[in-house]
Amino acid sequence: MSHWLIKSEPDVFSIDDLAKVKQEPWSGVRNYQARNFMWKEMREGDLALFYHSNAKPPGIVGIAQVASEPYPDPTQFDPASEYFDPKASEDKPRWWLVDFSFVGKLVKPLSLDELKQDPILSEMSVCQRGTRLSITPVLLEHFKKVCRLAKSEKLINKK
DNA sequence: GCCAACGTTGGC
DNA sequence: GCCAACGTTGGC
Repeated sequence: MSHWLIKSEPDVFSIDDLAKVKQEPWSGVRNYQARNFMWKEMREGDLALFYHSNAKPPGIVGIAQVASEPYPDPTQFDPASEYFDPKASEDKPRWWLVDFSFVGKLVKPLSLDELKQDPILSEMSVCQRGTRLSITPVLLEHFKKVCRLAKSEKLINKK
């Protein structure tokens, strides 16, 4: 099992939105590295830290779970979509995604500032300067520590 | 294949 | 709103 961190702007799609809809196709990712993580490396059941970017403050606010196998992002075929890609075809999709389901909100969200001040968690790629990647792998060690600091006991025991 | 120009991300 | 970092595009 792998662990991940996924970024989302709360103005666009927040952890509360995910809680409401229960499950969401992670459409609109247009970065090859992020796509490859979803396409090649994610497996149903993997857990992800849900991170709010462009938020006040930015930080980790919840947990989500990979809830589907990878499949082509339908928005790439839709001329009306802002994510339409004229170079993609149904025969040769360029963009792939997975669904994420809601697992829980953190009792105590962890701001980016707090992450950076932690000697262990500051190793996470989201803390490195200039890291814009919207999907990154997370070490089990880091995932567990986030759960512990965020008082998500259930998540720790679950594993 | 190089690289300048341009666009995007996202913290601050 | 600013701007550093970094990805993509396209002329050559």
